[in-house]
Order: sequence, then C-alpha cells, then structure tokens
Amino acid sequence: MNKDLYVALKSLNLKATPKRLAILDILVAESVYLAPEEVWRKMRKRFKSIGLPTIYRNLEDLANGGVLIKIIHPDRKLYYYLCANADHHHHFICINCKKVEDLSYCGAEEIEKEVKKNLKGRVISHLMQVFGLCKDCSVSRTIAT
Amino acid sequence: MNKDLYVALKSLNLKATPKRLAILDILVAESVYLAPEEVWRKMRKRFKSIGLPTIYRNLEDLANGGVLIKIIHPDRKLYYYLCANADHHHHFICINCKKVEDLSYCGAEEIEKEVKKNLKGRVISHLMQVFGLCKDCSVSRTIAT
DNA sequence: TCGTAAATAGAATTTATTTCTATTTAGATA
DNA sequence: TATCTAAATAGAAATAAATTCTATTTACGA
Repeated sequence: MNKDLYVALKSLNLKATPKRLAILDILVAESVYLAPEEVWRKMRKRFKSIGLPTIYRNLEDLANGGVLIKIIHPDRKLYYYLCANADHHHHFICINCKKVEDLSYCGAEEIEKEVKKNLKGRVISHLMQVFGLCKDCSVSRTIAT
Repeated sequence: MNKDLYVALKSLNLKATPKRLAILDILVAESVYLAPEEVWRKMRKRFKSIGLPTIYRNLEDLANGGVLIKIIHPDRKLYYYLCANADHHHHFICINCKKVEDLSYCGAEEIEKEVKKNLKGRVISHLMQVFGLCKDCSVSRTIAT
C-alpha cells in the first residue's frame, strides 16, 4: 500500500483498517470529488457488508486530519475528494464532470491583512471555491444537470 | 416600507406579500446571518400561522434574485443574511457572534486569469468566505459553541 | 498471543429540506 | 373599485442526509 498514506494515518492515530484504506483507495483512484453516498456505492462492490455510518465517520475523520478535503457544493450537499497536499485548499471545480483542479493563486495574505487592519479581527479559516467548466467541458457545450 | 427593497422585488417578479416583507425585515434588522429555522422562529412571533416551506421558498427565491446571500457554513447547515449590494460576495464571518462584515479584497481577476490561462477553463461562479473572530469576539476569548 | 481501545454493522433516529394539494391573496386589468 | 389570475401559502406528508446507539469485531502495541 501507499507508504505516505500509511504514515499519514499513523500520525492521526487512525488504524489502517481495510475499509478505511479502501475509502482512500477509491478517492485516490478517482480524480473527481464524490459524495459520501457515492463512496458507499463503490464500497459495496468491494465489501459484502458496509454501513453508511462507516463511510461518514471515516470521511469526516480523514477530512479533519487533513487527508481529505471537504468540498461544499452550492446545492447543500457535501462532497469529498482526496487531497495530496493538505496545505492547498483552493480549487477549481468543474460543475459538469466534477473534476477538481488546484489553483495556485490564493489571496490569503491580503485577506488576513485586511481583516487585521480594517476589521481588527482574526482569521481562523477561509474557503475559496471556484466553480466553472473545465477545458474539456467548455469545449463541448452541453452541460449535464 | 423600504423603497429599494420594493423595487428589487418588482424586478424579480416577486410579489410583496406580508410574509416575504417580514422575512426581509427580519434579515435587515439583524446584521447577523440566520438559519432558515431561526427565521421561522422569529416569523412565528409575528404570524399565527406560518409554514417552514414558506421560509425556505422565500429565502431561496430571494437568494436566487441576489437580494439575499446564501452563506455556506463549514458544518453543513445553510445560513442566510441580507445583502445590501448584490455585487459583493466576499465576507468575513464571525463564528462566535455570527456577525457578517464585507471584505473589499477580491482576487476574482487573478483567479479568472489563472483558470483561463493554465487550466483553459471557464469560471462561472466563485465563493469566498473567511471565518474567524471579529474585533469584539477576539478580545473576549471565550468562544460559544 | 493476548488485551484493549478503536472500528464496525445494522437498526433506529434525528434533522433538514422538499413535495404535494387545496386554499388564499397580491396586484394587474377592466 | 370589482374582478380575475397567476403567484403565494398552510399544513401534512414524504424524502434525503447525517447521526446515534449497542453489541460485536478487529488492528496492533506490549
């Protein structure tokens, strides 16, 4: 299995259970974001019995540990996808094919500066998600809904 | 009633019903963001019968029309608050007292440039929300949960 | 290999949101 | 001002998403 992932789990005090590893495996294999329920469907092909609570618990634990990123879609549902480097939280998300790409640009410093100076406040976290059509999907104009 | 709001409703082809106006009134009065269910509780003090579906429908319609902004909190729930100028979608949100303040900074141009140039994609919308503690709440260290 | 804390299944529950249908109402038009 | 119609609403019911609970199983350190 992937050495880095194993180390990551260790450092989070999470045991490397077959199901947890399979969840990671699925999310590593897909370069798109998946809803918990979609992860569940894929897991059911590999395990005869697998509960939805297990999916939720693991996704949440892994997201809290920074191994996964929780993507909040505008339509209320939560989606998750694997994040290779936990420091990078800025994404371009294709609303057609669901592919997620990293954005190098991040205005975090400017924001922090403005909040500190103008609002006298303190930044704890920020969320930046850019939705649009990726290269392929903006060529073929048809948009799935 | 507020002239601007009336005009805004007109332009959205939304009728100025007492309940719709009251929802706006509540959200104008509060400078904090509110969950649909919180709006409902306040509305029940004014109307003897008021259904939750009415709250949801109105908040959604008003948000779609740009009169309200839909704030997506990290913990899955949706919150709403009134937006005076519909063009401004960048907020500093205090996780303690729920106050929402505008941020003037916006990296939209840089992002659009990067998506176009590096990813050959097309930006449709973007979301930037900064969570933290406002001036008052960062002074008193106690954080409500 | 053994012991223990962590992880799990499966059922049940909770919470949030939406759908549906009959009734009411805002506001345009006569 | 009275009438009409599409939009808005209540209230009940259904759906969807996420969580809780308890008994059982399992990873993995000693």
